[in-house]
Amino acid sequence: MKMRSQYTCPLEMTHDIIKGKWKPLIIWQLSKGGSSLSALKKSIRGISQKMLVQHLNELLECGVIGKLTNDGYPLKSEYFLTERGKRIFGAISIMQSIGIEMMLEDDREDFLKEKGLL
Amino acid sequence: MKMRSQYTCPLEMTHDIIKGKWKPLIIWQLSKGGSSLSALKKSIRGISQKMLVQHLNELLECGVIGKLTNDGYPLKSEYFLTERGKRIFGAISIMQSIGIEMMLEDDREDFLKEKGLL
DNA sequence: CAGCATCCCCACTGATACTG
DNA sequence: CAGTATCAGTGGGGATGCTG
Repeated sequence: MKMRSQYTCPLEMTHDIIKGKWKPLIIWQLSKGGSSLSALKKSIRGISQKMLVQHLNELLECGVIGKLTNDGYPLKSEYFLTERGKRIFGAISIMQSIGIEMMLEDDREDFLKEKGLL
Repeated sequence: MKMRSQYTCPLEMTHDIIKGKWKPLIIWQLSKGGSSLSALKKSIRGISQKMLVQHLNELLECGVIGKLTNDGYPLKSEYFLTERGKRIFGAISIMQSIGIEMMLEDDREDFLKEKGLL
């Protein structure tokens, strides 16, 4: 993942961390509790395993998530949010509520347009 | 700008809107008050005029910012945050504070490493 | 001052197949 | 189950120059 070599503003750092297409969803899922790779894959519709693993590794590098591995059989791994990750989830959570508001507004606009009122 | 054709989660909508490299910074600047193109260009270090105009247009399309134009001379335009934009600024603002915390933590780590304590 | 038109590169994404 | 390897498409980002 390409990060800026230097930051003009702290804001850019947070933005770089969550800018991947699937990162907010991964963080969202992990906020519900630790999860295995396969469980995450099932819960995030449309993500390929490669992209999931790649984004997980990037989040690991940034200290947003942590990982526990059981080397024996059955193979088992668990990803979870770190404290930093939980703080970032605060921002993600707000993005979620803004998204909900926007969808409601857009639906309302569509409804009015349908009725020829807009 | 490439948006998802459909959203599994409202979160993705907000994420798509602010995912551009310069969008958080533009919103950050506009939160201080309406601004002209050239003023924005000056206040955002490293942005090219093309990228600035492009991102502004995308934000206009999403209803995050608005624009006032004066066609006469001297040429003058003013961009500003809409209500939706102000709500999104709420999320941006949190990203900023998280960024500050992360930079402080990282600096602290670097400091400890320098001293051979980590 | 405000903004468009071109050309180019590479990072992000993704499909698919393989390994321990 | 939990990954790695390979190959390919595309669009986001940037440099530069032109227009009203």
